[in-house]
Amino acid sequence: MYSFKSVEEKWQKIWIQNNTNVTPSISPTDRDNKCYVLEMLPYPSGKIHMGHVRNYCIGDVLVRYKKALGYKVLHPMGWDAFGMPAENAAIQNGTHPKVWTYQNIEEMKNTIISLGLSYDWDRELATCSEEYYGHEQRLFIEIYEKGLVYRKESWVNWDPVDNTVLANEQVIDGKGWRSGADVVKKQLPQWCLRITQYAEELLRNLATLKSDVNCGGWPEKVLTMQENWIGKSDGMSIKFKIIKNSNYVGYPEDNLVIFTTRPETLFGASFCAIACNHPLALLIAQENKAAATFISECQKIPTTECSQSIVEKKGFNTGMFVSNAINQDDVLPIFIANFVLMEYGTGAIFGCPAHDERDFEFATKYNLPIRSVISSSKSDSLPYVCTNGMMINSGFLNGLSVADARTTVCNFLEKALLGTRETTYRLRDWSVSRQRYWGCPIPMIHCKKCGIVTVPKKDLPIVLPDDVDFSVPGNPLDHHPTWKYVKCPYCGTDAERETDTLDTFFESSWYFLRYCSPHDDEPINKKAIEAWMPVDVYIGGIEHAVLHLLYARFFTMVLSDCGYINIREPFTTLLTQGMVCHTSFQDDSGKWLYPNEVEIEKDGKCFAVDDGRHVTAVRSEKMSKSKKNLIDPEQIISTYGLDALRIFIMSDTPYEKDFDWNTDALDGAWRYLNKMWRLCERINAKYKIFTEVLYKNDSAAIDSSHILKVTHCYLKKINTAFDQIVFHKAIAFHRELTRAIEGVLNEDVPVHIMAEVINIWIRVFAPFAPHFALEAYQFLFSSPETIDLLHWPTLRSELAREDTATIAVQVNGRLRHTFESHLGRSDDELKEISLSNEHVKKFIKCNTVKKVIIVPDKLVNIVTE
RNA sequence: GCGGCCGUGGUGAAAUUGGUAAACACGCCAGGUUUAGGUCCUGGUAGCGAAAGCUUUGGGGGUUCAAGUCCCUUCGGCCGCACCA
Repeated sequence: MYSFKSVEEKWQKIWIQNNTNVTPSISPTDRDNKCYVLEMLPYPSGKIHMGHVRNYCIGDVLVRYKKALGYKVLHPMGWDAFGMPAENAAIQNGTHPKVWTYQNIEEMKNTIISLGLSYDWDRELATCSEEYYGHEQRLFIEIYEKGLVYRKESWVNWDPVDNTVLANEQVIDGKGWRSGADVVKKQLPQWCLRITQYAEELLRNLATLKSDVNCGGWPEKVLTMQENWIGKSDGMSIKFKIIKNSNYVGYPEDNLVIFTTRPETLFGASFCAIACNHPLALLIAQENKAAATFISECQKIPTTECSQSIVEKKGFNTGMFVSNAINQDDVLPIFIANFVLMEYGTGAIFGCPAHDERDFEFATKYNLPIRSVISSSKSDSLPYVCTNGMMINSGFLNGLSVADARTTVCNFLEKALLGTRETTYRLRDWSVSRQRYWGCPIPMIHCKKCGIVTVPKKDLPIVLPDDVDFSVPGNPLDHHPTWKYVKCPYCGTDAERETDTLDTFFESSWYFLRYCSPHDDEPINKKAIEAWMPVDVYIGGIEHAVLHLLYARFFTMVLSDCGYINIREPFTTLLTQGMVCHTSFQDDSGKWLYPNEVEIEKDGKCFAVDDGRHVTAVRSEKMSKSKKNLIDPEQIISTYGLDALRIFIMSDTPYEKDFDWNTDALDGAWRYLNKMWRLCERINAKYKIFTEVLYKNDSAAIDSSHILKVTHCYLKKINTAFDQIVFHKAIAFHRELTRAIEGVLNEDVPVHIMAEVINIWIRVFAPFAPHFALEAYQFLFSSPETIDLLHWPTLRSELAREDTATIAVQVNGRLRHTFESHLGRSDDELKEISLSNEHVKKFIKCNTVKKVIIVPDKLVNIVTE
């Protein structure tokens, strides 16, 4: 009987004794032989959940495979330890964020260790440690000195529940990503990072991350999401001359500059519109009360509705006019409009109602002309927004295609100095200020005399004070009695520290670099980076497709420009794993029940275990505390063992898909281990212990015994599955191999053949069930010393070739017959065998054979009249 | 609205990338074993049909000797973005 408890404990002890998981040191010549596998670092919420387990199992299987192949592997783990939950816990139960966080880390670390995962704990880091964030402050200053950090008084997304500013990426459907509260607009001075300066490279490099056939790269989906997020569009900035009529207000520019991606539709323009906070709008508002009222009305609209574009389009006619850049005689009214965004383009547009839905809606409402300038054979309904068609009503553009008209008009306007071709991006600069305590203090000082200055590097780290008061709402650093009061390091006068802390995405933007030299005095050690980076395989959830993954790429470029590192992209291959789901249960009063509180009968009806009341199986959804549809990993491990859990979680469902928890299938994994162990016992009973015979892997020993061939055929398939990272297929092949071995156990297979077969059988299973495999290996083989790692078996490709094939015989494309044939049979032979088969003849009937298609070693298709 | 992904047995899924659809597993059915057990072993399991055989990869059409795979169309689901000019 296989006893997983003692076996798992035994091998974990040996791994610790042997320092099995300590990262090997490497030299530059090892680069082709290194592998950096990383799972996204967890937030220390206190408990490991199944999502973590799935994430880490994928990484661990990969690591063990790579190590078995002889790669030098870096596989670290750490904690994304700053952030709001710690602060919320402090507010709710009075536990200090630091205490709360480190307690959680302790607890989670113990669980992860008990999972037997191959992490090098010497490299563990917590982003909330003074050491880590001190280095981070140093990086911040360097980035600042590089001119990539600036301060901006700006409208921000304010989360009224969390009392903090949110980045655009943290606003989902107009609600705070964490609190779910409706986000409101508020003006605050913010620290911003110039990510937009890297928009082009961030976009361009996406092409280099595309996955080749079976060869790493990033999922197409993530690339698309990043591409859309960056949102590049090519267009033109065009000057519209402002007409100085009676409504004119003094504006420093003669022209209103608008941005458009459709310059060819200029002849169809019937108005211009500017954003509420456009400089011209603000000027007008100073003199015009109605305009001021309109603007403040617009700003009252909650971001929720704004961003969902459900707000009715409204405009304020300023009474001012511009002349159309393409035709001075064409005069267009200027509106202030609620649908024009200051943040995009120039904050001003021209409206061409015939060919833009928004402009159409606006023009209809305010009775503005709707002039069609593109004729299409496909549709004559307006607005017509496609770019197929021919230009009409457009002066010198008439008769041109849309594309040609665009080129022509751009050339014309540039020549006339009325416009410049321009590229804009949807991507905004990254606002990193947070009005929170539990984060990395921004190392800046506000001095009345010197202005805003950086903290000298010798004064780093700026340490968070421990004595903070959470009873007052707002930022505890801001109302701390002493912390923020300092002397200016440059002039010595009274000054104040910056009390904003950094967005926690800052920490996760460079931790993978720190892992390469976690104890170095410098934040980043260039030699270590050259050795280990980039991360070869990065594994995590798709929810970070645009947040973390974009920032980390940006940081890599920035730190490369600062001279810290020598690469531009941090993650070569990205694996995004699906969620772990489970049915959620609800009783008739709406209360959620844990799975173990529910009894499911054969007909699918559910009842509560305690009082038998009726329970509804709602649906299978992501495991979550609120829905109580949780399975506790620790409980599963104590009942089934680690290896069974690993096999179960890697079987059946591809890692990128959502995984439905299924206790029956977990039983199946457990049964498989036991079946394997019984097989080991039978093998041992028959063959005793396999000795050196197996190591004599010379050519003389080549034997084409059937089982050996079968085994090498499976090894080949399993190798491919591992290389392509489709683990569930590797397990399926392994099960087939197991069955094949069972089948020959009553035959007289020579001992050296069996030794080779079993050797392969156990070794390829080790990444999935490392404890089991080592135990089985030790049980069946005399090994010279204590082993802690099984090397990958060598494929003998001359054996992995089938020498017969099943030939399919089709008549008119439908399968009628199959026969076994040796490989390499000639077309004529195959044809003759097929045509002479009685069964096949029946289907040819008396029709004449028109032609015969032959796919060598595979198929014959007889085509009749 | 725009963009992307995906529809295969009762279920999770395979299919060497255009060449024998449903490997492997879960579940279910039948049979067997003195089976303490979350057992184990053998066989069956896409549908229809007594069988020969016919039908079958959401629906319809097309290309091809051959389509789950390619093209068009339609329906359904999931995800992302959402007044981005």
